This record gives sequence, C-alpha cells and structure tokens, in this order.
Amino acid sequence: MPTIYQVAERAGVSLSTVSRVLNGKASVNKVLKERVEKAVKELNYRPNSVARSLANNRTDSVGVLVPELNAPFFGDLMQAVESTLRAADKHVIISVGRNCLETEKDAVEFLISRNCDALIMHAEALPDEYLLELNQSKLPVALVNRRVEGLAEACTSLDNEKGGYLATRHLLELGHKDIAYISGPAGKSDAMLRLEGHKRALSEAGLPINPQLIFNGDYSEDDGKIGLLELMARDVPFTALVCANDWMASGAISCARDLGMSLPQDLSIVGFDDVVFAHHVFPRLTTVSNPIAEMAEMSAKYILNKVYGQANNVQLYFEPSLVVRESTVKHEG
Amino acid sequence: MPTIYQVAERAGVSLSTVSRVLNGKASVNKVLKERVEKAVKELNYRPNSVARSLANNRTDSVGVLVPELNAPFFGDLMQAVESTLRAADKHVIISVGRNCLETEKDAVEFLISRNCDALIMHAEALPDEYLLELNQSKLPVALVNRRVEGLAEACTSLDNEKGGYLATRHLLELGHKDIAYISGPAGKSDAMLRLEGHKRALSEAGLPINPQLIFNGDYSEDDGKIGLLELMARDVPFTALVCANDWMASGAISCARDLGMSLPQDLSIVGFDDVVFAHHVFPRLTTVSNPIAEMAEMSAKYILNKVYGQANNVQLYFEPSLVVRESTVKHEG
DNA sequence: AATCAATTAGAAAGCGCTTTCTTATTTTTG
DNA sequence: CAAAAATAAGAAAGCGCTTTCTAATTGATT
Repeated sequence: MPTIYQVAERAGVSLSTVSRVLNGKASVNKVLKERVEKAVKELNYRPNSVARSLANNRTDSVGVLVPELNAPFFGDLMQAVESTLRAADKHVIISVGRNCLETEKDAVEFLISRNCDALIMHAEALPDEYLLELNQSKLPVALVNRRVEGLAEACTSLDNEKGGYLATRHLLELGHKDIAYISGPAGKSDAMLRLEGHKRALSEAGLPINPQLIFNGDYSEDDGKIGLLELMARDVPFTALVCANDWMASGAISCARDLGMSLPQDLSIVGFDDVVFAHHVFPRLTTVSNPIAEMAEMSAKYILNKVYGQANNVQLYFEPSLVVRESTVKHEG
Repeated sequence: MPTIYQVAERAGVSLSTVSRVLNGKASVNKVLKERVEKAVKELNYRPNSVARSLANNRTDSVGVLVPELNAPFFGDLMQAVESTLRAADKHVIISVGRNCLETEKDAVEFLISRNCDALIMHAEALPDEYLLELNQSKLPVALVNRRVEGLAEACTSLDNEKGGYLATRHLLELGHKDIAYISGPAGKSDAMLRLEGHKRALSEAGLPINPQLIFNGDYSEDDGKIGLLELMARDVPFTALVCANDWMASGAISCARDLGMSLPQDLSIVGFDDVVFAHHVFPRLTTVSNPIAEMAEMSAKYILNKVYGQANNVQLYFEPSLVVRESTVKHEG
C-alpha cells in the first residue's frame, strides 16, 4: 500500500501539497496538481481512512441501531439508510438492540467506541432522557419512527394515530360494527397511538368502545394467534379484526384458518406496516402502509446535513395510507 | 474524551505502562497496574479505536457483502455474522452488492478503503478469480454459501444437489410422476446443482427428464409466476412443481390461486431455503431448509480464527433437509 | 523602482495510540 | 559478593494523514 509520502516523492512535491490536491480545499498550482494526480494514478494510491480519521477526528461512519437484522421492516430501514449514506461515501456500522434495554445500551456503547460521527436509531427500549443526553453530550442522533421531546428536528415519525384510524374506518365503511383490535405493547407509543386512532374511528361512527374487544399483544406473530383465540373465548362476537402490525395479522390469519374459518368471509382482518410479506399471506393482507424506507432515508439525510454539511430537504412527518387487498370484505347483514 | 496521556499522568506512570496494562500483553508491576486501573475508571477512559487502528494496522472490523438488506435470507445471514463477530468485539461494516458485478466490485472497494481486516461475502456476480486474487493480495476472505476452487477452507457451502434431490424425491414418494421444475439462473452454481439433484431423483425413479417441464427462472417472485404460466402453456401435464427457492414458490402459489386452482390438491409445490415467510404463505410451504444462519456463523468463526487468532471449530459443509408442510399432498391416481 | 499584500509551497507539529529500544532495578548464579 | 541474567518502566519513534505556521515567490500599488 503506497502512502502519501510515496506519492509526494514521485510527484516531486511535499506531502502537504499532495494532501491539498487530494482534499481540494486549498488552491494548488495547476502543474503540480497534475503531477500529483498522475502519481496517484500510477501508484494506485488510496488514502488510508484510519489515518485520515485520526488526523481530522472524524470517521465518516455512522452507527445504525436496529432491533433485529432479519425482519423485513428493519431490512427496509437499513436498505434506505445504507444506500443514502453510501452515496455520500459514508459507511454504516450496524448494531443490534434486540428490543432490550441492556442490549441497546451496549450496542450504543459499541458504536460510540467505534467513533461513529453520528447515530441513526430505531430505539425501542432506550428512554427519551438517554437519547437526549447522547445527543447533547457529543454525537448527533437521528431517531427513526419515534418522537422525542426536545429532539424534534432529529425525529422522523409516522402519524400512527391516523393509521389506526384509517384501518378501522375502512372496516366501518365496509359495514362492520363489531371490530376487535389486537394492539401492540402498552409501553410503545406507536402502539398506543394506533389504538387511539382505532378508538377515534369508532367514536366518530357513534359506536361504543368495548374493552372486551381489545387484546394487548406484543407485536409478535404468536400474539396474533393468542390474541385471536383469547378474543374469541371472550364470547363477544366480532366480524372484523384490526391488528397493530402485520406479524400479528399473519398470526391471526393462520390461526383463523386452523380454526376452520374461511377468510375473509368469516372475518375481515387489517394489518399495519405493509411489510414485504403482506402480499404473501392468504388472503392477501389489507394493511396500512408505513413508509419506513422514506423515513429512514430522511433520517440519513438529516445526518448528512447536520454532520457532513449537506443541504438536503428533510421531511419529518409522514402520513400512512390504506392498502386494500383481499383480507377485508363487506359485512353482509 | 480523556486520552492515554491523562491516564498516565493521573496514575503517575508513563503512557507505555498504561498501554501495557490496557493490552495485558507485557507484565506490569501490580501496584502500578492498580493505579492505572483506578485512573482509567476515574476518568472513564475509553481507548480511541482509530488511533489504536493506526498504530497496529488493524481495525477490528470486518466487511460484509450481501446482495440485499431487506430479504429474509440475507437477514438471517447478517444476524448470525453480526452476533458472532460482536461477541468477539469486532464490528461489522455492511455493504450491498445488488446482484450486480459493478456494484459488488464497488462495494468491495468501499470495504477495502475502510481498512477492514477481512471480508465475509455472499458474492453473486464476482468471478472466482477476483475472489482468489482478493484473498491472496491482502485481505482474508470468507465465502458464505459458495465454493471456490483454491479457497476451499474459506468457503461454507450447502449440498445443493442433495437439496434438489430431496425435494423431488419427496414428491415422488407422494406418488407424483409428472413433476415440473422452475430453476434458478443458469449462471449460478447453486441453481444448477439443485436442478442436478432434481434430475437425479427422476432418473433414480426411472422417469424421463422432460425439458418441457423445466423453466429457467431468476429466483424472483415474478419468475415463479411467469414460470408457472409458461409451463402450463406448454401443455405437458404435471401434478407437482419444484421451485428452486421460496420466492418463486410463493409467486407460483399466488399465481395458481389467481388461476382458480385449489392448492395443494390441484398442484403440489415445494420450495427451497425455508425463509421466514415460508409458513406465511398458504398453503404453508413444504420446502428444503437451508441452514444459512449456521453457514454464516461458521464463516464468521473462520475469520475469527484466521485473523484474530481464535480457535473455533468450523464446519464447512452443510446438509439440507426437507421441511414438510402443507403445500404438498399425495397424488391420487 | 520600492514597498506591501496576496498566493502558494514546504516544514513541522500533532491526532492517540503501540512497540521497539534503552536504561534502571531486581534476581540469579558461580 | 561480584558479575551475569532477567525483569520492568520510561523514552521515543512511528503509524499515515491534516493543518498550522513560516517562507518564498508573484503581483499590485504608489
């Protein structure tokens, strides 16, 4: 590996000059510049990014924290972040939080120890204060799909309440009146907002909110199944079901089928997120789209602006929209 | 951020001594050692990994190349690599190849420029020679799910031929005699081997190999659909279909359903890979399991051995196994 | 033509570590 | 007990860059 010294030597200039043409910040005599460029090419010189980082205290890398690597939702997120950042020649260090406070803290520590210039996170367990502190203490933080008081400009978020509202409104418009709901975990604000939206839709339609028709799930496929069984055991009839994400919807669907129900006739089901497999399930899932890829891209652009002096437009708020497929059907009666 | 100097000063020793206790390689007087440790704690000192990398020419990071980030198969791969490497305090820099030669080369260049200590790749387009050269030139390479002549010990691979064999044998055992096959792209050896296995099963059963029953797909969901349509248009009857991966199987299933077929009665379908959504599709997919996570883990361990002096056992060859679900059924007649 | 300002190139310091080389101290040995 | 060997701490060089500081050259100004 040639160093900047060899380039300087070959070009017959000092290494300062080489550095200057490499970084293009200061003006360099045209002749010398060409000599340097020639030498660079001939030696196939590539600057050592570690040395550069040490000298200018910046690694051109941004840490990304996600709960899991093998879920389509976060796959979309990472895909968007990676391509946006890579286009700017920044690299991405990915770390996994597993939905667990300790692991998330650990992951952040890890990313910090790697001298990332910034962090882009889909943080599940870390409390707001921690994130605030992180951002103040030193390294800029962007939060995907989460709102934190005092960090507004660093947060991209979805109108989850509206999403919940859209899902239920769709069912109401199809004539359903008895609509069950499997929510996400009570600790997560998106889950709570989606549920809020559901309730608002019911209220607007003049329908009562029956707690017997609400099951508290944890966003896992299993809880879709467990939720459906539990709801049915409660013996309050319902003709439609909203699930707060697609995983639970998928679990509920396969459970319903195991129960011998025929879908969507016996039960209309709506999911949330529109993850990639939503159209693999049968009947193809009606769901609420979550523009996670765009949110992630915006988070990346925010960091590009904040840390690397770019000037992209960033959109922070996103609207969900309904994607009607085949898992919902008119209620006859 | 405190540096090693402040630690040395506070502990009243030289920075060499601090470095020595930090790295634990040379022996240090017990008293001094304790003083250093105390100072480290009090200052909450964390070594600067960039400086360390510059000094010892090693970044403790390994580059990972995958074709895409948002596919379950590669999600499993990354998950395994990340957790294995992170447990050894190495970090992972992920780069995307998009199944395209140019992009893959680019991605590798990128990872090299980031001074990775090694590369773990699921390379699709890069030719064997390129990989060999890479490995020789400087940085150790581990290949997941691919065999390269001359790089045997660096390759984990699946017995794809056997996988294809198992899929078709399963259908034969169910009494099917007319078995169609949608293969992966001709350029990929795993695709070719799976097809070989299919043919071997047919031959062993004394059945002819009818090219009219083979469609050349590209592993995409769309090609599952296109393949099925094309095969049916050829007017050679078949009662079962093997698809060389789950995506194409899923495409074929949803196409079959759109055609009004009832599954699995009208057509038994087998997939390959057992990706996470295989049980979301309906009927739940019978498929051949691909232990990609284990392969990936082994690739990571190989690198841990080769570059970081660990001594894990590594398994290089993996056997697929059949996962029978509900998309295949006995052929009556 | 002489002075001053503006450019531009080179020298050298510094980023925060590791590691070799020295030197001082302790331990071993005949 | 003196000399040789082993041990451990410090000094300093070096990893490959960026950037400040200094010096030299050129151009502008009166």
